[in-house]
Amino acid sequence: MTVPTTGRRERKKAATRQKIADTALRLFLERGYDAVGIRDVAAEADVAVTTLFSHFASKEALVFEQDENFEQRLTQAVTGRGPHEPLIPALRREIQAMVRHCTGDGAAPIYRMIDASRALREYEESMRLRHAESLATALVADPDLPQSETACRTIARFVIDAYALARDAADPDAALDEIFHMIEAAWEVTSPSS
Amino acid sequence: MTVPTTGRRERKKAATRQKIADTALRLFLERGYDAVGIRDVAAEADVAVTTLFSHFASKEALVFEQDENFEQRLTQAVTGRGPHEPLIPALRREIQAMVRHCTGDGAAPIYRMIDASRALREYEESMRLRHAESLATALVADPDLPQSETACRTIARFVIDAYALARDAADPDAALDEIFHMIEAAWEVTSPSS
DNA sequence: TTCCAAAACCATAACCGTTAGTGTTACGGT
DNA sequence: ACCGTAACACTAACGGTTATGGTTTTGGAA
Repeated sequence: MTVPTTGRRERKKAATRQKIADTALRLFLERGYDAVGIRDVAAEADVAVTTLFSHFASKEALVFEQDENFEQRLTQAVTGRGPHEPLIPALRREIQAMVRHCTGDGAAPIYRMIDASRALREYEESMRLRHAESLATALVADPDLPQSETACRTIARFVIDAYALARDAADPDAALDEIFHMIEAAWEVTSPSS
Repeated sequence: MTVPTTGRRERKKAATRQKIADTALRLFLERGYDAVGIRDVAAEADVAVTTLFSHFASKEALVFEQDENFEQRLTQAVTGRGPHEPLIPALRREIQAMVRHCTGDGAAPIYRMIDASRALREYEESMRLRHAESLATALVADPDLPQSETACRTIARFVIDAYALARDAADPDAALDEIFHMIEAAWEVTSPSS
């Protein structure tokens, strides 16, 4: 019965969440991630610490609030592609869009902050690992791909590597070209499993 | 000039370190990693908490005490290979040895414990990232490899992926065969950079 | 041999992210 | 109008980690 977005309560909840995220990002950019404590964020957003943690699982999650849909976009690039559309170019397109989003001017200060904090870098990497795993699951489940499970899992990790490598490269577009050329070659030598 | 392993002081320090590591591993295996606190380990090893942290950077580091030389072994597999020995098989041999070490009977309880703890799994992954970076540095610096920097960095990550994937696979040896076949293909399509 | 600087170690207390326990308020459905 | 519960609050704690400041041990020089 698809609850029809009931109303005030959910709006208030979303507002609280947004207020926390906005406050956190502002403070982090002003004073630096490590120099701002959870208690600072909670006080400034005028909520209790426990409330903050009921909206966000960890301090790091405050920073990656929006990027949580990367996971969906990747799996959709697999499941939602045309009937006979080849896999690798579809993944390549999606990764390229993600890289461009991160290296764009709007997100630049945020990613500078991430690079400056060890905790944030490690969190991002473990996020990527989750993405790789869900991508792997999608690949293994795809009936159009006769490759072995190992081959699918491998390609999933390679694709996530491409994102990480391109983001750090001097010329992200050129790096992505080169890396996906390698991925394509790796994919082509795989053989059907059964 | 190159202090010749001075003597008692260093021996005592090493003994303290070993005692801490042994005690920690014993307690972790007995009661479970998450059920043992740093203060427990310190008390049982009869040292102060601050002393423990002067030997180990974190609680997780207590578990991976010995495996810190993985990094050296990988870079040595690159720098120490024969004059015209091809790169990928050399790396493959080293990764295979590492995987066999981890999946061997002796290390089994430890790796079961690691898999059971989120904190340990994440720590191991960030360790691997470090390994990938130092391997990448070694590859970029090797004059026998005319490939581009991007290609070298990419292969470094792929090789570390191979380790992670094979370790989790049902049949590690077969998985390693398959993954390195893919890596070989990726490597062969790279072209000299300049 | 005696003495010194540094290294190793210790005890205490605190900091910070995170969680448990226990209410209180405000909303939505009946 | 009323009840169940979702959202929030407050306090206190837990556990990893670090700062502070002091004590012992050690290697080497005077």
